[in-house]
Amino acid sequence: MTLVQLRYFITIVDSGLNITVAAKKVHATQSSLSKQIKQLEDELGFLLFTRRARSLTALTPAATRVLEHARPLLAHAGNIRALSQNLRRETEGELHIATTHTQARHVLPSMLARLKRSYPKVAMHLAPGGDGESLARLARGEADLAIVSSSGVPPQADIRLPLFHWERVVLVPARHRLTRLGRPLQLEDLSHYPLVSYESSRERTSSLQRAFDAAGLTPQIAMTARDADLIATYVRNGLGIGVVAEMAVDAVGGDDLVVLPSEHLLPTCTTWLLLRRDRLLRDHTVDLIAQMLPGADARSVRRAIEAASDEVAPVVPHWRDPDNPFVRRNR
Amino acid sequence: MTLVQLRYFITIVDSGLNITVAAKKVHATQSSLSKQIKQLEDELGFLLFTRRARSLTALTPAATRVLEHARPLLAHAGNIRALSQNLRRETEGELHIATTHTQARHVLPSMLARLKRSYPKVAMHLAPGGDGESLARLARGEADLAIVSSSGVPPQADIRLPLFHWERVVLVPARHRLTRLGRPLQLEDLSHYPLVSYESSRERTSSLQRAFDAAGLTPQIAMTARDADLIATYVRNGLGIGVVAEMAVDAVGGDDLVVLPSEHLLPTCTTWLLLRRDRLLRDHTVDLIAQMLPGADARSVRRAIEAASDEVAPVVPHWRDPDNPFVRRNR
DNA sequence: CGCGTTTACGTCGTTCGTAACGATA
DNA sequence: TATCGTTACGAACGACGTAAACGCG
Repeated sequence: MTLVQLRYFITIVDSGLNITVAAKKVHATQSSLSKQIKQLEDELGFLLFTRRARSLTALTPAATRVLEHARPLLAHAGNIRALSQNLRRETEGELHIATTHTQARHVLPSMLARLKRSYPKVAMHLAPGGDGESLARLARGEADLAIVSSSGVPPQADIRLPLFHWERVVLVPARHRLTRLGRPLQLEDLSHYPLVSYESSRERTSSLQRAFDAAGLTPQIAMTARDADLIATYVRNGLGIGVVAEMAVDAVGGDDLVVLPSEHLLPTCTTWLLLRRDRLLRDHTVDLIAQMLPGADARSVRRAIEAASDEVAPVVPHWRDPDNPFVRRNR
Repeated sequence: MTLVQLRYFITIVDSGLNITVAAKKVHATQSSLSKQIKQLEDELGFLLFTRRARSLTALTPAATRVLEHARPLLAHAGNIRALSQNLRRETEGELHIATTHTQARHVLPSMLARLKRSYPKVAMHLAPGGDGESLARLARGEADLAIVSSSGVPPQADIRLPLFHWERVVLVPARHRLTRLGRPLQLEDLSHYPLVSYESSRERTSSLQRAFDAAGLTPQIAMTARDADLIATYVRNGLGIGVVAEMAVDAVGGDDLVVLPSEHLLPTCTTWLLLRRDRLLRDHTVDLIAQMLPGADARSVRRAIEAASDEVAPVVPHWRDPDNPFVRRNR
């Protein structure tokens, strides 16, 4: 049993039991992987895969139990390597972030740009997806960190750091009837119009749905999209009125749309930074996190992660546009 | 970085930074270990040991951090091997038990004999020591399980299974004045005589000391020893009166000693079986534990360990001599 | 016949143990 | 001088990639 054999094993599993694609991932030949797996099977005394003819069809029950130990084992090996790279001030590395389009488009750019200036050789990878998908990526170890939003209960993860609060805003065409209400917007007003919002708002448990439910109303979700640009476009074209994150407001620009505050209608959201307890972070990752948490430096971040506490930034700020930090909209 | 290198590294650390003795432990030559460590250091980019001339003097700070990951890493590797051996019904293996002399001499023999009949090829190793020492052995991974006793708070360990309760008894020479009291023994009676008991009773926090303290008395500990045989011998020779575990009574035998109950004077003790959460147990170890817990089978033991609950045997029995299960003394 | 796994084979790199060396107490 | 870590060297083992063989769909 070697670290290489276990890594091959896990890679094959994560490649859908396809040795060929696994071989490409680890930069080796199929032949090597096939042989190493056979050797591992010989040593363990049982088969890891059920094979039909010449293809792998499934994991054996024993293999799944091996997997439960092999994954944390390799995680520790990765931690030792990360430790080594941190100590030797290695400037190369990778950073995989799982997050939503909203964060990737409106929150992360300036932070990642700063990170890239500090660590030019670090390859950064953004994996867009829904909140649940991002959590799953983190859990599978495909991402080093996940950034997701929620209102109410915080998402489930080893380490949760609240980054900021934010509100949703309503987007209506200029000269829309709702711009001339002469009073604060009410949920009932919204219920009379088709809505264009994020995909997540389709879920029964979304905070938008729940807010309407609580008021005894039913929203008409006319269309959903992943990003505010698309939503704004469809609002312009008269498909309905938009509900987007305030972070996206400056990107939807133009005089033909009007932004109406809605924090009195929909619950405040919190954006969380999520980490795995079992992963040792590279210095560049810690620096990125310190940038995201105002008033935190690398040391306090490491301390907070060790303690697994949320107390890096005891008071969670509201969202501010890092490019226009003195402008405070929609309040 | 290989599993072998990490194992060599850990073995050297656990051998007091002596490569030569570490080499013997892993059945290899000093040369190999020295080379492998150097290679590991090259790959990590920093030294693991500080060297003075030609000897290892200390771990570097970085090495201690590597150690924190290397130990659980190798634990997982060991678990995979244990899994393999369980599945292939491997009958060979080792079993390291850290416990006190009392348990090893009076409680374990019949159980280990039964285990040996079921698994003749398993090599069993008893590491005698005080309760604290046994806990340390378990924590360092030198023992697969520890068996220790305490009254009051249970000992600190990942998994705690209470095995049985037991009382202490007082050992006096036949025709001793205390045998003719005509009333139950009191602590004050004991305080008038020099006591011969276990080494642990010397500690301020021992339950014997605390019982005397609570009564406003001070015991005269005349002599301590590790086992009841020795204690009985010294009692016979008039050095004092003995305080021993009831499990040892049948071994101190002879008409020249009288056993006086003392459960109304000293608190009841509980014997605990302690396990590490991160170690996967071999089948023979589970079988041994199942034997120790009356009414538990291997499956229920595994389930209890998974759940880390003490609920294998909801009601903890009092000690019974497995060779004379129907005799109930001192009650 | 393409796809994917397994097997065969020659080459290369690595690890092993023996043994000599250097340095210390 | 005994002990302990490092270095040198030859032998053996093992892993790698190329390439051919094999079974399905």
